[in-house]
Amino acid sequence: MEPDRQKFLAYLAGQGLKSTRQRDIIFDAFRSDGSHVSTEDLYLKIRRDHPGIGYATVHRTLKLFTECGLAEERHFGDGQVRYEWVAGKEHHDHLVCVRCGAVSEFEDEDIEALQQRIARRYGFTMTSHRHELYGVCSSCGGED
Amino acid sequence: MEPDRQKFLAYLAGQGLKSTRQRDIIFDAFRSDGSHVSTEDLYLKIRRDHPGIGYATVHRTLKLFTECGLAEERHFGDGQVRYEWVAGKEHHDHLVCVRCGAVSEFEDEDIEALQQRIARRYGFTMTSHRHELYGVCSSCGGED
DNA sequence: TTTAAATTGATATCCGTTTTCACTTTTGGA
DNA sequence: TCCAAAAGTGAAAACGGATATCAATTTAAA
Ligand SMILES: [Mn+2]
Ligand SMILES: [Mn+2]
Ligand SMILES: [Zn+2]
Ligand SMILES: [Zn+2]
Repeated sequence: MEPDRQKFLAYLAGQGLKSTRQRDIIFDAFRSDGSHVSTEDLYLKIRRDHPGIGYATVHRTLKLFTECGLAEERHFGDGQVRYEWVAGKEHHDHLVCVRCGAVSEFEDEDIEALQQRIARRYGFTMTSHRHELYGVCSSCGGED
Repeated sequence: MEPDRQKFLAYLAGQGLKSTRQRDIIFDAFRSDGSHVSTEDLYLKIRRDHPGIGYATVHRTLKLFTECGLAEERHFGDGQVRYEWVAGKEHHDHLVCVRCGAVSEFEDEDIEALQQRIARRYGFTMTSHRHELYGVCSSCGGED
């Protein structure tokens, strides 16, 4: 079995939670399209093939993915939480197009190191960070 | 007259808006304590001396300050918008203590330059960015 | 199979933000 | 100074995404 699914099932078992048909469906749907989707996004996508699955269940299941480390929440300032499948991905930060909403990813170890140095200078034990660049992407015409 | 107030009055005039007693009061209160306050924070503070001023007016006036560039919105992930008086301050980013909520400020021109380089590499016209370090501040005991 | 515990999905509730609207205030011209 | 048009105010309602509720259903261990 794939290690991601394994991890999810292990988390459920460890918490005394149950494996269900809905959770399997949501797992598959999210894993195959887990790039910065909102609960609404994923709910609407799933509903096409599985009309019975409720919004609340999608919401709760995304929280479960987050709790067990398979997913992370993203907040890009448009007032809704987005979720990203992070299993097997390196840490990265984001560029967000303010015109079309496209999200790109970047990683820069120099910045990461500088951040750590700043935290240390402030006697700060850094547990996480958020770094987002907002602007106009190339296909939205950064030239005009 | 102070240039900040001047700027505000000029903005109002330019937009066909009016100068009011309430806006003056909110201007003074916010300018003298405009460090990452929520609308609620400022409303409660103002209400002590001016019980007649409504939450909606505080909200609308903070938006005006933001529109004219005297203030900026901050989103530190606790679900409420905070406002900061930025007139006369240099650009900076933030360290946020996840335990006590304290906010410190930092600026690092190396990071700023690296950011610009990344944006350029992606053909991205960067208009703003958000960079926050989350963790435990020194007085909350990063040692335990 | 039995049964206790967890899950589900429709719906209600929460809570910060924003809008509404009847009344008041500002402001520029008469 | 007075007037009228336009904007502002504050209490309350509406909004919207996230979360909680609860009766019915499903899971899984015995
Ligand atoms: Mn990402
Ligand atoms: Mn600041
Ligand atoms: Zn774009
Ligand atoms: Zn602290």
